[in-house]
Amino acid sequence: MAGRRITQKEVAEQAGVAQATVSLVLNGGRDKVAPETADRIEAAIAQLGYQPNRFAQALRTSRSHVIACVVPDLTNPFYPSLVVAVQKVVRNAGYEVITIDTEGEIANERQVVAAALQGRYDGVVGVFFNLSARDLAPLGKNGVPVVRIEVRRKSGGSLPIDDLFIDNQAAARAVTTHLLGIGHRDIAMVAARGGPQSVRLQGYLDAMASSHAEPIVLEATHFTVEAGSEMADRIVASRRRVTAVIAANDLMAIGVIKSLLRNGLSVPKDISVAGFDDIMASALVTPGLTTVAQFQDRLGARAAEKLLSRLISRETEPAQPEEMPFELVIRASVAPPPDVKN
Amino acid sequence: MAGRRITQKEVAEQAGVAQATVSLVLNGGRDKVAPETADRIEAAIAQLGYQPNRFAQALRTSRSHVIACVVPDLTNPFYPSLVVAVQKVVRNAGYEVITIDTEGEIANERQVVAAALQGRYDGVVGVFFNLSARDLAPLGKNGVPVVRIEVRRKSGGSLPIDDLFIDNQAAARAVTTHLLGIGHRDIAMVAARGGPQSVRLQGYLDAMASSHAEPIVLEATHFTVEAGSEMADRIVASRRRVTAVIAANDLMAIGVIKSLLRNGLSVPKDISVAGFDDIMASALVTPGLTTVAQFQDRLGARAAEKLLSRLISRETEPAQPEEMPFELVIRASVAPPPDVKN
DNA sequence: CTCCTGCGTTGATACGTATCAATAATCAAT
DNA sequence: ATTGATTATTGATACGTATCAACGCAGGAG
Repeated sequence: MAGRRITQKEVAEQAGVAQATVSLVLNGGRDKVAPETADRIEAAIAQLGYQPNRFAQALRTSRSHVIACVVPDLTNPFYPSLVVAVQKVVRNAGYEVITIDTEGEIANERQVVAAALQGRYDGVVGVFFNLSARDLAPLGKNGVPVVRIEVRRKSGGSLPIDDLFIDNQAAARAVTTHLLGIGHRDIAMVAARGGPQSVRLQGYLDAMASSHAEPIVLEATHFTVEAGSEMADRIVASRRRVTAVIAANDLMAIGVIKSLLRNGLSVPKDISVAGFDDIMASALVTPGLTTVAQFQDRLGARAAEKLLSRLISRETEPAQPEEMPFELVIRASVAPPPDVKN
Repeated sequence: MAGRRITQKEVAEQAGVAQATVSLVLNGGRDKVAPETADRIEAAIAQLGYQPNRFAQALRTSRSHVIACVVPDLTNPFYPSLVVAVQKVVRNAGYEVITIDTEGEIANERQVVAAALQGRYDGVVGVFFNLSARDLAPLGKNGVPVVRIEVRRKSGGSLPIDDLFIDNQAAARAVTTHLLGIGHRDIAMVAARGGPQSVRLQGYLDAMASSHAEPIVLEATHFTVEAGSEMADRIVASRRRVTAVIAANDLMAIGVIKSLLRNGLSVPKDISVAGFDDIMASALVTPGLTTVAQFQDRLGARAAEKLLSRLISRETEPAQPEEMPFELVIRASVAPPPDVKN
């Protein structure tokens, strides 16, 4: 009962003025209106505790003040920090965030696009595993800005799709080169389909080729700890000589470590292990996991800023891909290979 | 350009009927309308690809089809699984979820209540650290159902506030009793203010008292890994005899382990460590962390179900607190104390 | 043949806002 | 003193939907 909503009409009555004038004042037309009238209206607003009705606004302006934040897997610790960063930036600008976990499924990604085309979201930011620039094009055409977080340099074409990317190929080269540099030659890569994994695989292959080392690639079906363990089991069972394993992300890398330890091997004395993402758990496992930090918080914040500036300026200029830094984080899971050590 | 929205009016024209009739068909009044008319309308809907405008619906019905999911810290791995579970359940019923990270701040929790009172959310589910049933009462009065996830049995009073709780006091007793059972007497608890921590502390105190063991309590300011490490440092520095440490959550427990290892102690040989929550990292650290699983996914799913049934039935009956199970998960971080062992 | 009943359909309206065209008021210029 | 230009305010309208009162029409009872 207590919560009767106050409308502009009531504010107008209280201030002895027309509803249209209240609207004028609220929409920044403060200079279009006589100062004393504005004061009276603002007093009434404060007194009555008026709050605009978002749905009426949305209906009238076709702007929802909601943005969609799309991630493939919220339970992968990489993404929550990204989401939180986006929310923090965007909240101050009066936008709400709907977080959508697509589970990496193309159908769910499509659903986001459809909802955005219905006008449910003013903007979209996030990671699309399956959808290409072409699939997102309708959004750009209909004035819904999109900021994609990508795993390699990509051109959004002539559409208002901003790309923010981390050069994962270079990151993978850096990891591989580091291992090669301390003497490893028999380096295996545990990869997986989709997402950044294939790009990382490419970087690994590049680096191996540069050093004329023979690549060893194992392809998992998921990005999970379990998948990593399974691949490591396979490596051990193959009895092939391997002195280092690079996993396509930290979850898998941790799985690899678990498996190796279970098999009686020492990490890093017998085998070194490295991953990607620098999720929190990576600093906590024993041994600490060598990995590539991607600074999810900065990434999310920057993405949100780019989206906001599009939303405010209504600009529809062609996109400009922007690169974000990565950083090799050396921890205890990597050491020179046994033979060199002795 | 392509994305012109289709309205009921256009569907009506296509079907040679009035807009009101289209609305009738869509709102389940299928039996209020001649079958052939309904068919014609549904054909038109399909052909034109009509999708209702949520904002117009919301304005008209004052139901937003959005629910708020409130958590204190999305980067604490405990919560994403909860959120994901909520989303999955609720999505099928045609609701969207706005996830709100309150950072444990009372101001942010209040903001959620205010937004809900504005009609922005049809329901609220989540974890409130600071707000009491009284603070949430206005929601109940205004027909916004609330499902609280609580850390102990609580009565929502006569309000339509459903409580879902895990008896954390019993959980803490279970952990403490387990440690006592294998011979520990000098058990310290690393607690913190707010949230479930104080309840867990109480359970620990209960169990210690039952065994006439003297409690040792350290209070941290945050729930993080760093806070845990700091407290463990303090224990080591105090040179007080401690054979086991219970931390108020897994993040802190992991911090404790890290610190102990850094200080040259062995876990669990010198000191056992236990935590709460069973986050993913707990299974991954070395040694594996003994903890209390709370089954976040089931918790989230159940909470969402309760909320949905309130939303559908529009029922406003008094609430019924419902208990959810916990389970002690024994891992390698706990062993009998040194003296007993020898 | 008239009157009533019930069914299927529709016109009108309101939700709360933003915006545009129009009015009223003020003042400078002729 | 009349006109024109400028400013401040307002009435009217539309956004897309749900809902309610009203309407037309068929068929059965009288």
